[in-house]
Amino acid sequence: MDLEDAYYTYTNEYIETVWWLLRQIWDKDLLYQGFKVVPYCPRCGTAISSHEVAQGYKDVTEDSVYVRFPLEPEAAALVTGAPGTPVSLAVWTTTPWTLISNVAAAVHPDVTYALVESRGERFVLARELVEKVLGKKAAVEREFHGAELLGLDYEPPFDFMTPDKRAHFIIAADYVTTTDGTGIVHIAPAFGEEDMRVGNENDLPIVNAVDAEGKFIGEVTPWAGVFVKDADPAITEELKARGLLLGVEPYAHSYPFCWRCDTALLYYAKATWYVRTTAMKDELIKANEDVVWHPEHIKHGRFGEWLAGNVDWALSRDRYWGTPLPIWRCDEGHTHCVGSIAELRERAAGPVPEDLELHRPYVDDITLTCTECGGEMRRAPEVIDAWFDSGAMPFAQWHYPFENEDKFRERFPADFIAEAIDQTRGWFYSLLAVATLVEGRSSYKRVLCLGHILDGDGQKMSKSMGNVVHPDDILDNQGADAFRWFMFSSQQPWSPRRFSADMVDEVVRKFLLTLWNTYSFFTVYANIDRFDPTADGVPLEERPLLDRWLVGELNTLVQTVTDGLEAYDATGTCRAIQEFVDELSNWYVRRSRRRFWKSESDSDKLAAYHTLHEALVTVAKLLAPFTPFIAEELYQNLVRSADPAAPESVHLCAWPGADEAAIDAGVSFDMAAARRVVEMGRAARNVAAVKTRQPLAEVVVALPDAEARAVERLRDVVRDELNVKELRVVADGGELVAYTVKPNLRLLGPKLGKRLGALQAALKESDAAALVAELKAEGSVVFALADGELRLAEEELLVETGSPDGYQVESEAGRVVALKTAVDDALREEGVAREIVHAVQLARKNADLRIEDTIRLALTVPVELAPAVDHYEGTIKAETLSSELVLGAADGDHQETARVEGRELGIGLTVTGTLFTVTYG
RNA sequence: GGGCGCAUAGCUCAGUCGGUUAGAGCGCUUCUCUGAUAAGGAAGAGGUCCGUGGUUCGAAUCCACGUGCGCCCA
Repeated sequence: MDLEDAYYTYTNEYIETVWWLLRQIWDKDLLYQGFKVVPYCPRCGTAISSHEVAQGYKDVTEDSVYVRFPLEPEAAALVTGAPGTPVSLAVWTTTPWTLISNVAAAVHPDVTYALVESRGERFVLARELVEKVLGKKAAVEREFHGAELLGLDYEPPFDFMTPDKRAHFIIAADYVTTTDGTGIVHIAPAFGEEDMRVGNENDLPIVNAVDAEGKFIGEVTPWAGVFVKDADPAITEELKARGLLLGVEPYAHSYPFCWRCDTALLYYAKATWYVRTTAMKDELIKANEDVVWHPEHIKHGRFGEWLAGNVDWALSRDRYWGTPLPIWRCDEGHTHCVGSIAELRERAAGPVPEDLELHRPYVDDITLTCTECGGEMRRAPEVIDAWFDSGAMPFAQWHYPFENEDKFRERFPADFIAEAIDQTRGWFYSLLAVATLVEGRSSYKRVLCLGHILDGDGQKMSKSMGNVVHPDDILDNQGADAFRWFMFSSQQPWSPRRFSADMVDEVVRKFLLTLWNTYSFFTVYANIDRFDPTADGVPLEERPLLDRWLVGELNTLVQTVTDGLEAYDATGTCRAIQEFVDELSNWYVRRSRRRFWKSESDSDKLAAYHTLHEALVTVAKLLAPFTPFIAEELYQNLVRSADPAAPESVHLCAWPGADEAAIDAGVSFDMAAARRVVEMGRAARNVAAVKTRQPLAEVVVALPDAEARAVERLRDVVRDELNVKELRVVADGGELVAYTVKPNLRLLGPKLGKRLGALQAALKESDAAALVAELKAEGSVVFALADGELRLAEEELLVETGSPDGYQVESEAGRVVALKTAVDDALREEGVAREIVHAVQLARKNADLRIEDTIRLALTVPVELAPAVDHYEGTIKAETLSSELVLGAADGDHQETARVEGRELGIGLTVTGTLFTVTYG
């Protein structure tokens, strides 16, 4: 964000561009004044914003009325086919007071209506509501489509008001339903948004018998000055007295009340300036087609449907603050839209101050001279909807077209915008609409539509509920990187997410600390060895397999991350990075520890340094967009400290490219196979309850051919991880294993259909070992089912292996790993030696020794453990950096005891020197 | 009231084209590894895949209806 050079919507420059945009729209004849029905609180005397209205809905029960609208004689004759028969429309309304302002009755053109006889009277209403409204005795005489009724005239229920246009006839409205009422809807455009819309569509007059305080005006003689809602009972009585009332029925519905004073809101027509976006509907829809949405469903779902149901943009606001509407008008009603400051000065009737301020009240002082009648033009008092300002941003931030045409052209339309889901009808629309009106296309190419952040219980965060998390607390306690990583990695940005500090803590532990520890492991040893990343390394093809594996995984990661970001898949990308860092730490570094640790500086060690360095640097670059601070820290220390010529910041580096040549699918496959065997072996150890420090004689594996070859190649890795002396690969784990045979449903489902059940029963009955043997010998087996023989090929059956014999076996999908669990004396001694080493290492750690400190080790060894110490003295000394090992009294600067094989071992340590001549830190 | 979206373990979430015993992390229990790590590994307990109905040999997955939550609109 360019906060140094931010734009402000209140500057003259910004406003001038907005005026220019409105002038473009004006010149296309898309700016007009009409009426808008707004929610209005009669007590407060003010319009209520939609946001405020939404807070005030309540479920109420009010009396609704069924009313007769008698058809004019010619209309009645058309309906009945017999002149002279009176017919009434049956009309239903929940607001009797609006009947005085009635101008039309609406039907749905596709609904079936009926002419009905009931108690000697004739009515027209929706066919399916006849019984509900008039009872079972009502007799249907004729049926019509709604469309056939259009244009029929009726007598208005009240005649206090005289319309200035044709009124009181039947029109079509697609929002008419047959769930309530009669299927014929009374239309009073002054008091309903839908009514206003269909009123405009049918060129109906706007009749308004109500003043700004919600009271009837003088023309309505019986109720003049009465608050409309209070007049409802009297109006109902009057209808009854005149024989127009068909019935009264309580009706429960949701109705808005003033959030401030709890008065029932009225919907009320106000003069309003509009942008005729409906005239541009096709262009808006087309512009949206060119936009890429994330998530995709919004494009044709919520947003697309909103565009398809487009209504004119109510542009003006009766407020004081805001961008003034640049429309001036004279007493004759001539209007002009000013498109620039220069034009304003040119047409002004009097002097315009040099430092003109375009806001009210100053702008209102300026009058123009009407070019048509020479009269004085004054500015229309309204300001514009702030959403128009928001949509004008791509133009107005550059003061286009008055300045910066090049910058505007270079940056329009934007590659990408992001806002939350609630902006579909706000900013997403205003940006699309303004640009489409003026430029004929959207001002953005792609949208990332964010979901909301909910509290830990999935409730919307709200200040009044007190369930908000303050971002500053998270930034202070967990950090910006942790916060960002959580946001990107937990779920896609567009899904609503639950949020709590605990969830961010987990990110810190699981990911950031793992990365940080890997990095600090590197720096500790790199400092000891004075590793120079800029010096020549070992060529990749000469590095050990583990290094080539890691570099391959790294380059795969680069590809995955690049593709993922291109596809706006933040979560998948984060997970890939997280997985890599986990493997880097818990497999590569763990397996490589000794390579860094060993004292000699050979090419193996150098290769390890270069490999780990390259991985960390690349990860830093990949992380730069996600966790900018830790990425920068890594980069500065790993790259810049050694190479001042490198780019100044990780954020100024080129995005890494994947080196496909470094990706060796074979190596990846081999490592995956080896790790799978290690995993199974560890599981076997756990089941057999033999700890890993206890060496075992052998592990026997039976694997698919390719994996078997892989494990042979990585034999040492597997032996080391599992702490076994030998690894034996056998072609067939058969004799070590019990079988289960299952049908391959993917193949047999389509083939057998309902016979599958019979086959499954037969399999349950059969001897699995015999089936396997038969399969091996014949390549197929035959089952005798109730409806005939069934021959199945090998691939149509799945063979699973079960329990072992003498060995501890783990098996899964065609793989068997058998661990020989017997421990002889030699193995036991070696195990004891490792236990002792472990105990001494713990003592070193407890004594706060540095990794490279050498010691004099004194041990008090119980007799049962003595042979192990005797045989493995060299190993113990080497592993614990003991320059000297003395038996007897466990004396020294640090003393402690440990339990090995249930016996007490006394340990005494004294630092004698350091392994390295170089000191650091 | 309408539209759009979501609903899987106590919690946060994966789950490909409809397929075999529905997975991961956190938390819990037990064990284990370790001189980089606040870490790692194994096992266990924990599931009405929101509900009902339908399609299918087979549904967490497809369809319909309903419920709850979020957003937008009324």
